[in-house]
Amino acid sequence: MKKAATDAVAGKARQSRIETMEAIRNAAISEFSQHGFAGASTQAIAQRAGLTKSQLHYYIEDKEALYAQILGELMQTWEHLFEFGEENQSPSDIIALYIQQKLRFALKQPELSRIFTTELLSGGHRLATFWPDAVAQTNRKVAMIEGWVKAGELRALDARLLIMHMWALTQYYADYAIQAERMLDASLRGRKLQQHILDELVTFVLQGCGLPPASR
Amino acid sequence: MKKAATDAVAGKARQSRIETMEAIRNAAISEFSQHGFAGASTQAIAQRAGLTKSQLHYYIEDKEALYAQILGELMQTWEHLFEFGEENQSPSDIIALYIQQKLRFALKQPELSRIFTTELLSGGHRLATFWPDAVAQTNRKVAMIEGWVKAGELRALDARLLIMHMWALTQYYADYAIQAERMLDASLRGRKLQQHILDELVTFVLQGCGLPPASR
Amino acid sequence: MKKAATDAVAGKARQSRIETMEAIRNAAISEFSQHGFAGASTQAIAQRAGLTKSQLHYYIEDKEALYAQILGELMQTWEHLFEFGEENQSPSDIIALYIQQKLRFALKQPELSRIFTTELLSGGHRLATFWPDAVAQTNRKVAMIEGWVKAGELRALDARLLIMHMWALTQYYADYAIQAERMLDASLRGRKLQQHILDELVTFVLQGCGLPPASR
Amino acid sequence: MKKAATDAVAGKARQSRIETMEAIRNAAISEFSQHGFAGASTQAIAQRAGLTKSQLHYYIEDKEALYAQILGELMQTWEHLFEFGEENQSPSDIIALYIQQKLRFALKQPELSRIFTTELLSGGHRLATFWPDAVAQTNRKVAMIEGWVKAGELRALDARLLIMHMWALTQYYADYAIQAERMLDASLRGRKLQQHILDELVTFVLQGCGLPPASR
DNA sequence: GATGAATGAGGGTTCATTCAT
DNA sequence: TATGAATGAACCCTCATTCAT
Repeated sequence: MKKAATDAVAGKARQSRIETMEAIRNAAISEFSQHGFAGASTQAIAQRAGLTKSQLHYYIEDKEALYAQILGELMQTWEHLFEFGEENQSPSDIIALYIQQKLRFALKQPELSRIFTTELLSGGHRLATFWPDAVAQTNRKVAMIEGWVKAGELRALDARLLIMHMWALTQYYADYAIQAERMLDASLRGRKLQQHILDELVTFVLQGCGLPPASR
Repeated sequence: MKKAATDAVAGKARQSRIETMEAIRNAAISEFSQHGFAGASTQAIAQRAGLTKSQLHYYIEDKEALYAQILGELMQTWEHLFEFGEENQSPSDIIALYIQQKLRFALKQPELSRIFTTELLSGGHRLATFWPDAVAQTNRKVAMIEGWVKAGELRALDARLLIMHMWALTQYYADYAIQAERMLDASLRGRKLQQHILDELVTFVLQGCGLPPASR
Repeated sequence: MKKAATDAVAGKARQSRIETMEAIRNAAISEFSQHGFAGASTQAIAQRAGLTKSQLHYYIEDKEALYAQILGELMQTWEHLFEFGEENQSPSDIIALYIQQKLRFALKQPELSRIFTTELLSGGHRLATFWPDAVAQTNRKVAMIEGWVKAGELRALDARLLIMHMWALTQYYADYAIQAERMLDASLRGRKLQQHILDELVTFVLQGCGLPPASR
Repeated sequence: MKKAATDAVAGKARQSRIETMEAIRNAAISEFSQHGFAGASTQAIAQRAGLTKSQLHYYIEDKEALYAQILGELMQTWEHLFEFGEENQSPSDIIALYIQQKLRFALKQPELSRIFTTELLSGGHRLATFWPDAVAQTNRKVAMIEGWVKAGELRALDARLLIMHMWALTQYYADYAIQAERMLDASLRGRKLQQHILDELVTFVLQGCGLPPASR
């Protein structure tokens, strides 16, 4: 009872290996982000990718491996993307840039972003490998912020909490997109709305830290 | 097949119906919050509650019904708990109180709080009934905040986004408790840490809005 | 999760043992006639009788025993009721009376009548005890009919088949009541329709046998 | 858990899809006709077909779908098979042919025929779709018969009842095959017995209607 | 590369029945 | 008598995966 080829690429005839892998990746991201690792089914992933279960298992090793790969890529991307800027920038600019990057990613790839959340909710065991680097990165950020505070550029505050709060404010737009759209009665895909959110967010955070506006 | 009576209440012999229902509720909250509706298994819930699957189904109607009940109770609790205070309070006090209530709940019942998140992540279909009230409540809050802005008590800002951001900042401590504990290298259960977080959060938000400190 | 007392006798307070047994009997007849022995559930029977499953098992020994009792009573009733009349009656009268009795029973107690059918459909193993008597009774009827044939009162025909056909024609109104009602676009409960069916049936059979009309 | 490959096709190794589907169909017909939809178990069907339950579910979608398919095919077959003949045939020939067709089917495929009966006994809900056509077909027959009555070719009788009675007389040989074999003390498979039954039946009905013998 | 088939465990749920109270 | 609880098997069905072709 095959149930494939109904979604994405039905009837498209022969696909290249790369295209197929891409389709699987996207399907997996959707399913995992909706139902978490335990709740996602390979059947559903296969279907979304336009494959049969048999075909899917030809391309992947394991449900676990597929998940691990996606999660790993996400963590790596995030690590590179969310590093604080160079020392010669102003605190306001660094923070504004961080928020912009983080928010942009959440809005552009909400499903992928949510996978981190479902993983954490389900215990985060599969993140074990990534914690050391994440903590190190946070420590670097903390050091930088505390430097600003010592230099009097920032009011006295808990740097670690500030980082977490910026994270929370931006990640919100991925995890709670549904809620946000209900409350705003609008789709988060709109360019103008996205800019508005960014502006409000940056202003809010900078003022919350006692910082002047960013340079642009 | 017998895999019960190993966890919570092992060997306790004979429990009252109320105690059993309580055990089931707690077990269900844990499992649902970890794996979402689809990923949670009645087997695991039963085991956690110290019951067999058959026994569990003596007490509940359905997996779906069990979930619905928990979700429903949560939504009702939240609606009552997170209403803004009376008009005769100052904006700072109202906001500070809201943050306090929301944060306290997230820290005291993180698993229950997370159920809302998993539900939303998996599409939020089972929240359909609750949206109208939630939107109405948000509208009331928006109206209040916009009143403050008009009265010059608050800087000009998007009231709706402010509400969502406060929500994000507090909910964070439930959803990302694991991440937070890693970053802080401390348990969120500590009284003193909780107070510290609250203080930082309130200060951050009030300042972000351009409001004076709350009265206590 | 009790599910009793919703149907028949809800809230009626205390019932006598006899009334309860009666309720169980009726419930069982309904369920068994609809779903057969295998398909009927004690849960459904209990519910229909306004009892819990526990209560039901207080009154009955077994699902099997309950079924056996009902089936046994039916067979006994039928054996007495469908015996051919005395020798001094005319063939036409005997046949007309038999058809009348059989039809009346089918129309008055269709559910009970159908239990025989479901039993037969499912293999008839539980009828083993009753076959000898049934065959004997048939033999008596056959002998009688063949007597009539020999006496020239009836055209030459297969007596055994005639008996089976009369059986089929009357049992039809129990087994296929639903079909009949669809085709007639009327309820079989109507007195006038019942008389009409009886008249048509008797005429049809008597003429089919080459017999004169019955005396009344 | 392995209980397969013991019945029908044991050891046959590798079967084609078509053969397997055929085996499933036959197994399902047997089980459904014996126990009805509710009482039949997929386990039993699988076993009869020489499959495991898992294998069975590879080939079918659902218990319900399997049942629906069989029932649907039956209804379609019947509709085509039991239409009355052309107008230029004599009433006797048309009736004789109808009885022949219906009886032949009942004797050749008693289990399949019985599925209609169990369905009706259990409420007939799954026949909803088929009633309109069935009623229409009956109406066509009624019109034809009433034409004969008006033309004086047939004695005055209730055409609708006549149709139902012919139906009852023939269906009997499927539903009550077990009873019939007991009473006749012979298997209904015998060619000669089948012909004898047909002859008796046709004579009985034609005479019951006051019609002359059929032309062959 | 791709497909049909198989596999065994486990999914949620209901079954008939029994046991204490 | 009645009731709440328990029991273990069986219900229909889906799971992730493997194996031949």
